[in-house]
Amino acid sequence: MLPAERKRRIVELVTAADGRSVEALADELGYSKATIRRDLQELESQGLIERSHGGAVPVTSVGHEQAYGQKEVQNLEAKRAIAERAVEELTEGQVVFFDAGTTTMQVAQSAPKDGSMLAVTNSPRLAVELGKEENDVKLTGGTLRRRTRSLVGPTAESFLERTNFDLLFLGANAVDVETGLTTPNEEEARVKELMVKRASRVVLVADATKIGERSFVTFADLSDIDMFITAGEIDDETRERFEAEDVTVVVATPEAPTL
Amino acid sequence: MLPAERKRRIVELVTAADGRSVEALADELGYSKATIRRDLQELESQGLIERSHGGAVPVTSVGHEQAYGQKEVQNLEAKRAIAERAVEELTEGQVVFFDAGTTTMQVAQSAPKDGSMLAVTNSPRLAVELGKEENDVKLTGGTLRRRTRSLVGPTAESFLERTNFDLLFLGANAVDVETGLTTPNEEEARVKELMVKRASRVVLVADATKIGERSFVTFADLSDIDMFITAGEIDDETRERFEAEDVTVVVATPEAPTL
DNA sequence: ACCTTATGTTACCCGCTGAGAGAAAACGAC
DNA sequence: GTCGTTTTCTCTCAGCGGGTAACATAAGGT
Repeated sequence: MLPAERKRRIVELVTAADGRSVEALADELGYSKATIRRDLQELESQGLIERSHGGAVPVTSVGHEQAYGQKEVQNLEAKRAIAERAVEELTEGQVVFFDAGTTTMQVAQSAPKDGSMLAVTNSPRLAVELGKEENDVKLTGGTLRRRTRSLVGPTAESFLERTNFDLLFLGANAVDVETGLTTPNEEEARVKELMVKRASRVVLVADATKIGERSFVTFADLSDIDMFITAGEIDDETRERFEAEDVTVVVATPEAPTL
Repeated sequence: MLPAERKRRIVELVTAADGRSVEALADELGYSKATIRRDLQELESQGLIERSHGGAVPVTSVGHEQAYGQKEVQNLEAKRAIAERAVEELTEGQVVFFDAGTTTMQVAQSAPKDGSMLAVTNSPRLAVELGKEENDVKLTGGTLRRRTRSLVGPTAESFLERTNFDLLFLGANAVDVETGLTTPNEEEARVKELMVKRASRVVLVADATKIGERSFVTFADLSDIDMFITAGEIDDETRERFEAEDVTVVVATPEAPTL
């Protein structure tokens, strides 16, 4: 691969996924970490990306200094591992709903784009990602929430009241065995509640940092979930409580699967 | 093979594949690497390609990452000029609909993001652009058409049947005094028709290359338009016919205003 | 016959890449 | 907060492949 082409792809990968680790880039592009770092250095000086320990993130349009630390980049690794596992749940011809969120974005990136499914989402970003090649994509419509870049409100809700899905990839800010799945925003909770109701099978994707967290509004109980794909350290109590509700718990490992 | 022909094919090969190695070019064209390098040197000095260690890549329109992956925006200068003029039509507190399209994308990029308007669009890409800072953004929802990246179908239509806008920035593939505004796709035409109907004021943005073109389905007549902002050479007949229908015709000039 | 232009060959130079040692940063525990 | 550990970053060096330039050769034009 040509250096210029490699740099272009780095920018693509980093901006599309809200950041990527040096290791992941080295892995995916087949170059050493040293080379990736040199590229990142150059790309940063060109203002195309922003570096942080462990990787790089897209340029933040305004002040919105994110100051990604190592932890955030590690979470990216975890999300990628989750995504790799999650796409195994896809089967030909399904109608699949992708919830808005950074973890589901990773799932969308890993998903095949060969037209084998009908993808539906409430996130414009995921819509653009999912629609890259052959897939059919539908968007719920509605009001764009800035924080999460998801569509909410009456338009989104009325869409979800008249549609049905085979599979749902659901994200969550907070997963707790007592309060269930919670999120800070009421409108968003309402939309998530509807998508859970409308899906035959619900796959929750959330890294372990979300476990034990509680937020404002509950939108689903543990029993609403069919499968929980996570990464990192999951405590035994949580796992048992999920399994008591017949939820399949899968812990994805960030190890590179193919070498 | 003639040298000129070889150079032309090199440019083709390089641009088609997002880059190509010297070795591959030498191989495919049946010349030594030395000759290919000499060609690349010349082609680079002409600005037709960009060299990179081991080969060459297509020219990149100034750092802006967006240029990658998708086809570069044609007539970018004209569209920028149109956009600069178009945003002058915005006033505080309006509900503004942005039609999907490359020209309207430029308008969206030039538009203030200070929360002074409610932006509505049928393009996920424009939604992301418009929602960058403070503005409220709503999306119609619907099925994503791959070619134009716009949302169409029943969901989009039903949204447009119950909403109203103060201002519409409308794009068009083809503008002709006889056939009116036309587009190749029926579903898209239907959506455009509805947005025109729902807007109090319609501003058509289209560079002069669209004038005189005709496409399959008509979605608006000249009389539906309130203002036509264009750039380039507009013939007198077209201008007169528009003005006879009380359309304000504005020709934006691509001169850089600040240097 | 001579010159010009185009192409290939060769030898040397330079830039890219990857590996490793030391410095720096981030994280977790206290 | 501070400390120690771990990970990542920076820097340097060496190897390799591509780039450059000079030269040789061949073809076409004058």
